[in-house]
Amino acid sequence: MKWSELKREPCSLARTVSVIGDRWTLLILRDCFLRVRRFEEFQARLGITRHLLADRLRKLVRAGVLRKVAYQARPQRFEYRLTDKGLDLFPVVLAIVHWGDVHMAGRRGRPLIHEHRACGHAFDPVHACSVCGEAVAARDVRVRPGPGAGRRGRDLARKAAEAG
Amino acid sequence: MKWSELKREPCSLARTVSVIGDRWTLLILRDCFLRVRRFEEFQARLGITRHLLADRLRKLVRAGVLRKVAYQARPQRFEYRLTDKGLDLFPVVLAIVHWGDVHMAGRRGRPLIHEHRACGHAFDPVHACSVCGEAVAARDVRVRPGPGAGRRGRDLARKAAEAG
DNA sequence: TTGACAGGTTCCTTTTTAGAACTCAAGCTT
DNA sequence: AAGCTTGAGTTCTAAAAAGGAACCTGTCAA
Repeated sequence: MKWSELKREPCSLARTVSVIGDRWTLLILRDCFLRVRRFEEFQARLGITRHLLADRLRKLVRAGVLRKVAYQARPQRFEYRLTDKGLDLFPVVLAIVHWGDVHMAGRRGRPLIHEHRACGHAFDPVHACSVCGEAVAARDVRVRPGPGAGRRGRDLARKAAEAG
Repeated sequence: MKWSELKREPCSLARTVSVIGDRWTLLILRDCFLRVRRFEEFQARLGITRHLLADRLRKLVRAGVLRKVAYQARPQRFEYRLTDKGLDLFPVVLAIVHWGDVHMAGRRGRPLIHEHRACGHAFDPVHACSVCGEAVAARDVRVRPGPGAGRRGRDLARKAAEAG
């Protein structure tokens, strides 16, 4: 399977992965959420080659995750900012960071602390059910095929249902 | 920066990405959560080359995300199962799937529906603050350096604080 | 003894990535 | 006005990773 085929798979994970499923893209997104916006700044922070950076930024703009905003004319210069679609990736980034905090932190502890402005406390993200509000873990979830399911999705959902 | 350096970065996202930040790995994990467990089954479903599949499974086992469990002796055969550390990746997978459901679904709608066993309803994942329980979005969060921060982390947190 | 099955490994080709140098346009400096 | 600097890239070559197909290894069953 190639990158280009991935976005046509009847699977929301595969389609998302076609946009962000690459190590540089995830690191670029991390920096976007930390308010890094300019080509040179990404390049200096990440140590990514300029070629790949240009490519990844282009792809993220095409995917509607970032937009190019001119911050000066003559010479025209742009910065890259998250769109609303891009901001919606925050839960993904937060979930990834949290797993790293729990399972990959060194003895000195976590590198960054997230503070919830509304309540003023350092927090961990909790993943809850939109209906009942309770926390949800892997074993609390059953899947079934939705309207956009392909054959493979139906097979899997059946299999998963059988397995319990 | 190379894969091998990534896991030593003082950043929980980078460290997590060193384990799961690759498109095949994410697709393999998706299937793990859908109860796919055997080499041949992964290979048939994903269309991944056998070479890469063997490599990725090996890496996931080394990272403690999967474990190899013998399901028969003579000839000895193994299956790959999520460890507790692997099950903890569920929020990551769910967040990725949800973004795809919202932003990448075709006109027919989402391919899979997630049902919360406890309350019996189809749900979307909501990302809440562990302290006050309210939903958390990107703009509700402030970051500051934690005990494991390096120089770069401190710089960024300062910058982010200045920017508001 | 031949074939099938599960789970890999080997070998070779094509694509990506890394790393460094180069371009280009517009200011700024002396 | 000649030369240096800055931001945002592009071009080049070498090295690494991925793709594809065939092969290997135990064990059982016909």
